[in-house]
Amino acid sequence: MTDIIKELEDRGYIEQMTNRDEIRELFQKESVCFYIGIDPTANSMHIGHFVALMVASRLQKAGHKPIILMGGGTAAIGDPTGRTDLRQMLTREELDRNVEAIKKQAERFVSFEGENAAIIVNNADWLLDLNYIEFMKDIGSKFTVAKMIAQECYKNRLETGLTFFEMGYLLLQSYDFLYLHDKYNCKLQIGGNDQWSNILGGVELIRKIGSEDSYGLTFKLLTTADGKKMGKTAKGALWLNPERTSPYEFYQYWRNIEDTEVRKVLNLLTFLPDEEIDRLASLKDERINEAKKIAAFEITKLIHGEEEAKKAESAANALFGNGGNTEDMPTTKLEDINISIIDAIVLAGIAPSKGQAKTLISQGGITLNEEKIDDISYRLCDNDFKDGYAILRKGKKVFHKFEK
RNA sequence: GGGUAGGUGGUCGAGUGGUUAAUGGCACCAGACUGUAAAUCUGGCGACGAGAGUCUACGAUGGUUCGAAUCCAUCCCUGCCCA
Repeated sequence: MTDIIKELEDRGYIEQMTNRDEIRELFQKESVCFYIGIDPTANSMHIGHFVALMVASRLQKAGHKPIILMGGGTAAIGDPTGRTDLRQMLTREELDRNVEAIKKQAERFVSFEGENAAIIVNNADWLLDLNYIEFMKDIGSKFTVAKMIAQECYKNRLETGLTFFEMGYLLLQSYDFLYLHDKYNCKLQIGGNDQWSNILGGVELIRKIGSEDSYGLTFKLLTTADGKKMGKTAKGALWLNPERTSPYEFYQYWRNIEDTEVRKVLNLLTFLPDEEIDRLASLKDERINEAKKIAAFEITKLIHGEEEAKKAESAANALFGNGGNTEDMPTTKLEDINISIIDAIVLAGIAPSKGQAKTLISQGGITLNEEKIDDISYRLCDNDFKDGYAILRKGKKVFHKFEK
């Protein structure tokens, strides 16, 4: 089998491993079952999960078997790692809905057919019925408090109030690994680097119970050059669900990344061959835009499919370059075209309130059909709909089409 | 259980009776410059209203006052120290 671990390393995915050489050898020797946990705290994944899916996908392509663990049970607690406050809790129903939505998204990355078909499990299925006394006796006794609170990730919480409830998270996640290890012969847990301590917990638990064949691997988290989490937009996170973040917006996010991020993004979020990435990432100055276009297209294709990616691309070309068309722009059909420019801006979702719409106009940030609007009380009229539509633009990059 | 310090806008954090929709940093939006980049500079950043202005907001609920984020009472939550 291919040396997939080495490949992932070369590509820059891997941050830490419990035992590099053993893992590498194992993955070349046999088809390994591994798992990745995803918390269903929202009805869509965001790009924070993207790298995880890429790694899972690559491992599966190399012949290994993925388990996608939906944290339906643990999400009820909330992972305290790195958080400064107690996470908001969700009801069972909300969680179940989220699990379904996320399943669909994961299907783009891993195959559920064939010899090493992926499976999806939900830890609510085994965690919710746990008996507390037995759990504490069998699992709780394997952890020491001193070791737990010594962990960096709990340090912050220790000062601001870490509850026992949250401490239980480590035990539960560790138990998940043990459960999957016993039931599916799952040998590796992968996760973002912030999960390192939780993953180690599972590995150690399995060791203490008596098996030596469990490993952990963490991959790099997507961050910007200044160390912040990548994927924040004006509207919050960059979601993978097209209802929450349109493919066009999604495309634009990657089209507009900083020069210094190009290589990392291509490496981690596309399947392009290394040589191609090398070529693209070394383009200088203005020419690096070519690399950004390709990155945006490839990444959008992975998440939304080729058709949507093409649409987003041609919409972008229409707006920023020559040719193309306006077909794929976010569009609103107007019942009554005689509305004020302010209402139109709010209606299009370009600004969240009328006050902000006014601010935008007075600052010269609003353009209608390539003409700057400087009159707050402007109303749309027939003349604005030359070919049956009007193009409203905010700043340089945000467009919206109105059809009559 | 006792003592003590706190809970402010997306976030961090000032403010301790009126000029406070609330200083400042970060984040975010727009303008200029550019390459749909970065950096920099400028403006903006609760809602409604054309505007004067009105409403909502400083943990919760009541109260004092012409007037409260600021004072009082009760409650909820959190840190720290002691048991």
